[in-house]
Amino acid sequence: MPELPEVETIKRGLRKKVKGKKIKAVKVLLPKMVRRNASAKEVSSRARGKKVVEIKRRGKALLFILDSPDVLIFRLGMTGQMLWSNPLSPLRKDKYTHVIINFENSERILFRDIRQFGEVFVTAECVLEETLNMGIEPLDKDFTRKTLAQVTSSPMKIKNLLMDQKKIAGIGNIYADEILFEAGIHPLKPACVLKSKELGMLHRAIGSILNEAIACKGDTIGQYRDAFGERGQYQNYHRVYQRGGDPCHRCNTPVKRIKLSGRSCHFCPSCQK
DNA sequence: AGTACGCCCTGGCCGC
DNA sequence: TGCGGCCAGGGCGTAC
Repeated sequence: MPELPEVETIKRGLRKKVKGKKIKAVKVLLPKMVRRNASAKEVSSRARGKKVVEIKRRGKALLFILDSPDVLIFRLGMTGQMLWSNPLSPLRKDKYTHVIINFENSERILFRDIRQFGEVFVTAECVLEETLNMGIEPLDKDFTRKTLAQVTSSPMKIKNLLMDQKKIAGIGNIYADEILFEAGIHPLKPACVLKSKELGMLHRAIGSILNEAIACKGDTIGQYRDAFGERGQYQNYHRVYQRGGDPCHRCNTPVKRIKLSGRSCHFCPSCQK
């Protein structure tokens, strides 16, 4: 499931290939993947003939900045993939390929999404931030201990807060569990009771876990692949995620698995207080 | 404002 | 072999 490290990996791969290239056409094969206020026709017409001046990431969203006032945005949901397709090989689309970006030099990007939880849309760059409505970027320089302290002044359970995209952008279920283990913080703890030392541990863990996962090129427990169809490696380094019942790497206590807001949640009941 | 829950959706897995 | 039932969960909408 593409979270920040996976989308960052895809972004870096696609940037090398299509930055500066001109879009010939955007074909939307499954119109329902276009949500918000734009129609499939609108997405195609606003992207056609535009050059991709930059590819960025905001939280879990992938942004194609066009040489127009617009940005073409993909959210990958649970099973979304953005696959670069070599212009020299035949087009390999299947029933899960919902959008195709064709470039003038015959390169293409295929948006595949088995479970159709992803979406594509276009918006003007000047209203991008208010459209996305996301919180702070956890790998930005201005994500300091102080800004973390500001967003954690809430009675929400700390795990729910970490996954709240309006508070911090890009963290999903896997990395929330891993970050909280690394920080030694219990997932059900109300955010606002965290002490200064715990906030320091949390701040440090957010940076170290996300950067470690980016270095692994993401986490492939299911459908995730990078822009070139390659798997990530972070799944080999899970501390707690999907390790319910297995011994904690630090203290051998069995990792606990509970349900939290309908999601699975893994933690060490001994290391995380 | 927070939380709980249903919805969207499909492949994979389990039990019979 | 096949089929029903359940599970995974990001983000959104709704009810409390």
